[in-house]
Amino acid sequence: MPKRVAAPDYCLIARTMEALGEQWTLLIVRDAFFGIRHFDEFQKSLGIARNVLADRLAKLVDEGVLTRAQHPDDRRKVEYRLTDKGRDLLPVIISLTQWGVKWKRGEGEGVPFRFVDRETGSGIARIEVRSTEGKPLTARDLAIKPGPALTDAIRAHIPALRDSV
Amino acid sequence: MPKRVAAPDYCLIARTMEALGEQWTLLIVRDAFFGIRHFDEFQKSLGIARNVLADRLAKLVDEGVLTRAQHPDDRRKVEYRLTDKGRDLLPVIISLTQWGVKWKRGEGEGVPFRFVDRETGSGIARIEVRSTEGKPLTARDLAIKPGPALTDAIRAHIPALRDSV
DNA sequence: CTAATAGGTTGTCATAAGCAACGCAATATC
DNA sequence: GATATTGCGTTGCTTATGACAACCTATTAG
Repeated sequence: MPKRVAAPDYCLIARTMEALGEQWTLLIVRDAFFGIRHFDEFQKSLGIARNVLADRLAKLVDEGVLTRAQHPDDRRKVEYRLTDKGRDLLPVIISLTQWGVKWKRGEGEGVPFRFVDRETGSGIARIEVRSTEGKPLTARDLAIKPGPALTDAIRAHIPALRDSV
Repeated sequence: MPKRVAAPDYCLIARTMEALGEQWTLLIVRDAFFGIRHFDEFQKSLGIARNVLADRLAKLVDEGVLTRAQHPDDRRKVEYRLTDKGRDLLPVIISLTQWGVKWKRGEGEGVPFRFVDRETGSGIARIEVRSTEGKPLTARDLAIKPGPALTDAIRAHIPALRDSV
């Protein structure tokens, strides 16, 4: 029984992946950020099978990431648009893209297009992880600190928490 | 043939998802950020099937996100550790987590643990997308601008590019 | 009124994931 | 120094999911 991403819903990432982690889902969201709104546009842009696309779009609507609405002028057309919840995925999309640009781009290969500030035309800066005090942090600067919902079961799985109090 | 995320490798996100988009992969990376290093720790933490875990770890090593090394003291043990390329996924992990905290957390539900600055103990600020000039940007502030590698085929798929020059 | 378009649904098949059992080498225990 | 245990997988079997192509329905265009 290949169940959806199973186990540890204690972690918010796991729950996020349950919502977005299926194949194609984030690529559909990316397309939505590019302004794609119609079934066939998604289908052609991605080359995805139509049944899978229908399934993913329905789940994204269900999840509240997209809305589904009939076009007022041509009632054959259905428009899928990002909700606030969907637009909040921008940092996810951008950070994935930036990782791809840094690590998955061929030597001397250009990008096909970029997001820019529509007002000033300037590009997007490298995303940074900062402390609440504004200090830039890398993975090496981090420690794990127990939170209110920490249980013994969870603690048992995370070495960094076993050591701490 | 359920091929790996097919079509559009013109987008760096697509290529990124090819590397990281399989089920479980990002959860394994998350665990690695939590300091998990051994096969059985991943397995117990995630509840993943052992054959699938073996497959994903091998692919992550292949991809250069993790290294695989024998433990010097106990040579039964194999240690999987993040590489620089893996550590560069921190913004991805954090932005996914933050989205989950905002949109997938139950009413009044606490988090089990958090990342903090190991020196000062302070938490992680909300990740922001900024222009190169430092101006915070939301999805509504963005436009798409053609890049050097833009082809007609790509342009045809993106409505926002069809309009532009 | 015939054809084309938009947005799906259905059916079949290959593949990927889940599960349990086994293998095998390196320690630990007696 | 034989036996058990731990750590890291692999193998075989079953089930669920994704790909592909064909079909369906409603709406609009000619």
